[in-house]
Amino acid sequence: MDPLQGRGDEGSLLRPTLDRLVPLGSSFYLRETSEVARDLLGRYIARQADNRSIILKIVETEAYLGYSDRASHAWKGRRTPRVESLYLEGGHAYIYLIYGLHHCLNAVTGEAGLGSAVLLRAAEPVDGESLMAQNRNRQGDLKPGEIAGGPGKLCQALAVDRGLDGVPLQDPPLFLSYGEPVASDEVIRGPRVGIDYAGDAVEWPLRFGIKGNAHLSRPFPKSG
DNA sequence: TCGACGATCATCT
DNA sequence: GATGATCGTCGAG
Repeated sequence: MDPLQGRGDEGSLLRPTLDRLVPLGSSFYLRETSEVARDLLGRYIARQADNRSIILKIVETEAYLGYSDRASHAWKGRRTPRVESLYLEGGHAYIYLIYGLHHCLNAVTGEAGLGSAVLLRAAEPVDGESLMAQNRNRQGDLKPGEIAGGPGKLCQALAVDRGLDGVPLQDPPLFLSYGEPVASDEVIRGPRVGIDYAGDAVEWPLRFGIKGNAHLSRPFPKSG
């Protein structure tokens, strides 16, 4: 099976269910980080907990390149207990707490020790909406983006926290799978969000999104 | 030991 | 558009 193309039958999955999803293999993650970030668009995030399942489609990502990237937690090889899992081999989860309030979910990329990863910023609910709403402490009619339109919201909807830091993303209870391929003319790029401190890296176009998707965390700048 | 800050979000005006 | 919430983490001392 071509890791980039999947089995070719994804389009026939009208209503994807957890047991029918095929996890992305480790070779998917062992590539250049911005490539992985772009290719994660349209893939599914699957979560299993308490015999219930949640599925979302990834619509927005950001690449963090590691050593050379001032916005990365691995800038200059910085190594502390918090970021240990960021240095695992590609295909593992790196989860951290931000602003003392919110969790952020990353997929580690590249070989072990590099410290590069892709932040999952926004996703579109596919299955398990009521459980996600419950996890988010919301009820009633929810607007697009209110469930998982942002990295903190996404983690809350998935019930993901530091307890899952470092787990492999290829098996339940949390994995990424083949999904709905996104054509290149449907991809928009732009500078990353919330890294004003990062010097030159501020402008690097390492944020990727599905053009026009209603579940993006916030608009992309024009020219993108 | 302490001070500053952050890959955010909800709730205001 | 602006602001407060809230606390783990890290570097400085």
